[in-house]
This record gives sequence, C-alpha cells and structure tokens, in this order.
Amino acid sequence: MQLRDIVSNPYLTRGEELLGIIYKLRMVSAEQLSVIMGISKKYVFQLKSDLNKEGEMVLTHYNTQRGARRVPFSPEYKLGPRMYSLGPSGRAIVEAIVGHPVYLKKLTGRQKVHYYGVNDILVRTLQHLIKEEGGEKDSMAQLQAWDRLQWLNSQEAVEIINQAWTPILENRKKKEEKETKQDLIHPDSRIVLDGQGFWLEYDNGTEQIGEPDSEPDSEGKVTTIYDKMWRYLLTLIPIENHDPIIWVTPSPIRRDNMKHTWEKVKEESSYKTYPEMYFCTPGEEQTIFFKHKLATQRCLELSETY
DNA sequence: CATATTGGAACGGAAAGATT
DNA sequence: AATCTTTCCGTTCCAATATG
Repeated sequence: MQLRDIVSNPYLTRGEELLGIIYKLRMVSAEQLSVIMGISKKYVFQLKSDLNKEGEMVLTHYNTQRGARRVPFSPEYKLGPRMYSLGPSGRAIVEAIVGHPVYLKKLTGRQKVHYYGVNDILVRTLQHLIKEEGGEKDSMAQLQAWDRLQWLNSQEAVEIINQAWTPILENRKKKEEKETKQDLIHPDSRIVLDGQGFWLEYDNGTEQIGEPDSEPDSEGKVTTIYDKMWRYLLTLIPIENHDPIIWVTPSPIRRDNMKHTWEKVKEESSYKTYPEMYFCTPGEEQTIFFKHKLATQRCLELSETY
C-alpha cells in the first residue's frame, strides 16, 4: 500500500487518511496536507484537533528555523511552518491501515526542512497534474491526477532497488550480500509520472560540495554529493535501471556545483552509458518531468506509425 | 436530514527580541 | 543569563454552509 492508495480511499475516514499520509511522508506541513488531501488548510486543522482529543495522534514540531541558510519555504513565512509527525496513539490506527507493524522513529530538527523540501516536489507535481485534469475544486480531477502519479517514500524506493538486486546477490556469500546492500543508494523518494519513473534527491546543504552532507541518510551515514553520485552508478547500472535522477536544491550555486561534480564523476569512471541526472532548484523539476513526458509521447507516436 | 467541510474570532505555545 | 514582551503560526471552539 502506497501513498495514493491512502489518499481518498473510500474505506478510510478523513482522520485515518490524515494519519496514513503523515506516516507515509514521515513529516508534513498542514498546507502540504491540504493539497494532498484536496481539502482546505482549515479542515486539516480541524481533523488534527479532533484526532488529538483521542490521544497523541499527531505531533507538532514547531517552526523550523529560517536563518541565513537557504530554505525551501515560501517567502510569506517569516519563520517556518509547523511540521506534523505521527504520535504514539496514531500508531495502531496506521498499522491497521497499512497492515504491517509501524515504528515511530525520532526526528531531528534539520529533518523538518528536508522533509518539507521533499514533500513540496510532490505537492507541485500534484498541483500541476490537477490543473492538467481541469480544476482544483473538481474531485474528479484529483482522482485522475492520482491515477497518473505514484509517490514512494525513501523506504519504499529502497525496497524496489533491493528487489532488483536480489537475483544478482543470490550467488554471493551472505556477508558480501549484506555489505553490497549497505552500499546501495537510498533515494529520498521515487516518483512515477504517467509510467515514467524518477529517483529524487533533495538537498538542503551548504554550497560546499566536498563537505560532508549535513543530512545523514537513513542509516545515519554521513555522505558527500560526490559519494552519492558514485553510489547511484554502482546501484543502478548493474540492475539496468534507466530512470533519471533528479537533484533538487534551493541554492542555485549548489545546483551548479552539483552539475560540475557529476561531470567529474563521469570523467573518473568508465562506464559505457550513464543514467541521466538533472539538477534543479525547487520548481524547475516540473520542466524535466514535462519534457520527459513529451519525449516518451513522441516515441509512442513514432512507433504507432509503423 | 445527517454528515462533511469551511469560516470567524478569541486564545495559546514556542521562539525571537528586548530589557535588566 | 535570566526574565519579560512581542511576534509568528497556528489552535480551539462553535456556528454556518455545503453536499449527498
């Protein structure tokens, strides 16, 4: 069960839907929830308030700092939005929805900004699709948009990669298998748009590329961009996955630095082909998604003429 | 009609800023 | 550094409206 199976699921109440989405996204702002659920921000507040009358369902993480550092929030915010995460009382409800045990991981301060940035890629894409399907208040448009969109969180993206690696690892020793699996990349998210998959990396770090990434990955490892790019190659090339990788960062300087780092990685390696990598500031990724869509459409049209 | 959703206005928690 | 004050960003209560 993935995000889109929770959104507008007729078997769930709005409250359950809210908890399910918070679980899938780990941390999310009220505004983002309102777009994802297709309701007003006000109603999100109402649902949260009602839920918390039954226990600690939704936890609030107060305003993320908005200092000198570049941050993905809209300029209307002087501080940051509050972020919600799943509270202890919500756990059992979410377990009933997804059908497996759920663990509440501790979330640190910097992760708030990170999740906000990752979620916003989803929010922008969803809004784009809803517009294409003909309207914001139209619930039909919402459903059709979700028909065209899949969103997998980091853990779900890793599961896909692990599955693809399983046949390769079968003949290897257990220890080696474990080591290889640990070296595989952990994308921040995977999005599938009209059948085209993309791996997503959201980066909120400083302009210095060589510096260790300030955001440790899910295993607590501290990595550099350079390192991550190598891991993408080592992960995707053996399983012949050709989905593009989209890097999103709020800093244009960092975006350009990443581009250079990628050129360097390509020079230092010797593969025949490379996955496509794109480097964007928030919002620019929509052009990539759209361009890709047109490209695949043209291919289809061409093949149909034969 | 019942339930789902939104609106209005007073209220509150946390962080930033000011003052001692 | 400790305490007070202000600001930000919601939160809450409850009534009004929309929707099936």
